[in-house]
Amino acid sequence: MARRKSTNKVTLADVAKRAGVSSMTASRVINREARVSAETRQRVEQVIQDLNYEPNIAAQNLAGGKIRRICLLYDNPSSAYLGELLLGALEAASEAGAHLIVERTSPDLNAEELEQRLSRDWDGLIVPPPMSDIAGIRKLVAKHRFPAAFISSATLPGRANEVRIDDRAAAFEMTQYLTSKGHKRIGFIKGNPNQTVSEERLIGHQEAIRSAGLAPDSELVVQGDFTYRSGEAAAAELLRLTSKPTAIFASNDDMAAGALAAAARCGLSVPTDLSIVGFDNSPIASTVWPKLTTMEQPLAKLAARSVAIALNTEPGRDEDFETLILKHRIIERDSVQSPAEK
Amino acid sequence: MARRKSTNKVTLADVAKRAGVSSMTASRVINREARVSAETRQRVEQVIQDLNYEPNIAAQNLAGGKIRRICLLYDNPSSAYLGELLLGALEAASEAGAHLIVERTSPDLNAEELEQRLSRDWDGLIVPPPMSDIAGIRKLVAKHRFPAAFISSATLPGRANEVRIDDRAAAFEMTQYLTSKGHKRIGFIKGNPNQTVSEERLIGHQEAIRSAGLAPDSELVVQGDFTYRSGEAAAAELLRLTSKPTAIFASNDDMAAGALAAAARCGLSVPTDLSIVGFDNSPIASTVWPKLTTMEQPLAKLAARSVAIALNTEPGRDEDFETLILKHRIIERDSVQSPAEK
DNA sequence: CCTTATTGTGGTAGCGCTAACATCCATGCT
DNA sequence: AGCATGGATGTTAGCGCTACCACAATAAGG
Repeated sequence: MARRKSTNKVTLADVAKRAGVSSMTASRVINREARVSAETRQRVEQVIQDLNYEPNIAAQNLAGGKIRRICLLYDNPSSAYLGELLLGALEAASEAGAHLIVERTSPDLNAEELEQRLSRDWDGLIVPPPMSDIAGIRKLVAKHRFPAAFISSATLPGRANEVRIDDRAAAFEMTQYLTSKGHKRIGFIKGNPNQTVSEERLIGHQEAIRSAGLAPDSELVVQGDFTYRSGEAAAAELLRLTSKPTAIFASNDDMAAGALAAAARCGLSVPTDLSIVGFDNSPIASTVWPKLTTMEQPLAKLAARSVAIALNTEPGRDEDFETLILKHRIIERDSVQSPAEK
Repeated sequence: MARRKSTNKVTLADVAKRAGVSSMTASRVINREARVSAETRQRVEQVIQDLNYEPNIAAQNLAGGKIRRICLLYDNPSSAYLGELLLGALEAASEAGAHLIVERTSPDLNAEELEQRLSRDWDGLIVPPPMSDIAGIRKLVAKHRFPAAFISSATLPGRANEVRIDDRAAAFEMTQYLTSKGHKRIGFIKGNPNQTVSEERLIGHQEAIRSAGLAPDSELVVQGDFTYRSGEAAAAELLRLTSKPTAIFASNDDMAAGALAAAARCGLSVPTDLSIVGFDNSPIASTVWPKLTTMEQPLAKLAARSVAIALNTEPGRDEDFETLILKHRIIERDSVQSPAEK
């Protein structure tokens, strides 16, 4: 019996003894180090399973001499994004025994301040939108060769670690979904041109229009800037057309909600008179009525993978950047219907 | 020079040596234990300051043999609430050296499962709305005398730790704000009756009406249920009145956004023809156009305080419950204007 | 004045894990 | 056979802190 208040938990030593190896070997198995024979490894893993062993993170950190702190930047504490992002990042960090810290930055960030804290306070950095689109941050990270991951960023891949969905394919599928419902005149509201995703989504949409054998019509593509208000204005413009669209595809949910308002103002009811779809599956999509059919981005998973990538990136090396594309999916709700017969 | 990769950080031993005491005494100072003379304590604290010493949490946990895990329940990963809540909880937990874990539960929770995990997996529990209103959870917590804090919960204080704002006073102020702008007919959209805050907000509103010398009019109070759609319907009803209100006070932002939609449908423009205010300062309030004037709840702070309370509650004791009331504040945006002259 | 609390302080032994080095044992080579 | 070579494993020594006990010094009690 131990003298000290022994946490009756299973320890590495227990595992080692039961497997008939030294605790070092067991440790090597845990940490997936190379120099362990397949046979031994399997035996140890079996025991770990049997005993339901869980490593003590505090001890790992202490022995390893490092607690890794990864930082998640955010701009707006009440942004719709934040919750899911945090959820995913938190879980991934906790699983890896790292600490997640969150730091507020304005999109027009203070580069100097950020730079100072880069290696001093953090061991990794997660940059979600809209900051991920800011050249300043990317330059900073590149300059210091700092372990970082950018979520849904706009710039070309290959210069940094990126985690995102395939916006073009997603937009393609969304438009295809609309055409499959019988829509032939589909209005499209573009996103803010300062983000590449805007262009990507437009391209995907147009490809789908063509692939459905429909005639592209520039009249049906209107510029927005991702805000509710711009969506409302753009939709109003679309609905003034002599040959009105039967469906509107907004490049994000805020604009789709705006489009909803515009439809209401025109006395059109959704989805009977007009179908509307959004993009992102942000909270507003399921708040408004009718609830919006939209494209889901797996935000929590994006964040989780970003954490893992930042944690696994060797500082100082700027090759081997990863671009990870996660799966998207259409969330069908109540804002789409086949168009009425003319 | 140490053999091992010594983290060149200041350790407790350094502090102790510099202060001329044993590391045990230094440890006692850190942990605010009683048996230290005032003189020694002060000296050690001075050195801690000088050396900028920070305890190594991993080592504390290891030696202490306990990592405190506090759990934050949530129901919807993309809820507007979540981000801020998480932000506050995360910071407080990290500061206290505790681990924050998040767990999804449906409002119609599985009590059995929760019960099982109560003391096994967690050392503290934070229950935000809407779960904080569920009798089942409160009973469970009371039964096990489990360290927990309920955020903005509805039931009477004194039976559990509560952290909230003063909804009645907040509603009072909001209505007062409206009357101070010259509004005399103010429509009120009630919240879901299954939450006590709904009633509190109504009472605050009515008190303000009376205190402004206005005649209460039951016609102007309409039932909603906190959803966008209910807000839209309620506002439509209000706007059908022969003597229309010049302002509408919705008990939350989702309903206020719905009211905005109803106004649009009636051809009324906000705030010129009608003022609308919400409550909560949720993301939707600053998304819609015009942006909603609303009542801010300091969610992050509520969460942070909840964590601190859960961490400081001795398990097994059910006296000394705290009810902590945090400050609210009106966020003025673009949805309010003085009424037009009749 | 000597016993019995009480208070302040120090010494020691780990908490559970891993870095660094030491060993052992098959290989393959001259 | 004799000896490098290198892969698989074990041994040792802490990481920074606190639980536990020991002990001295003072205060209280008879």
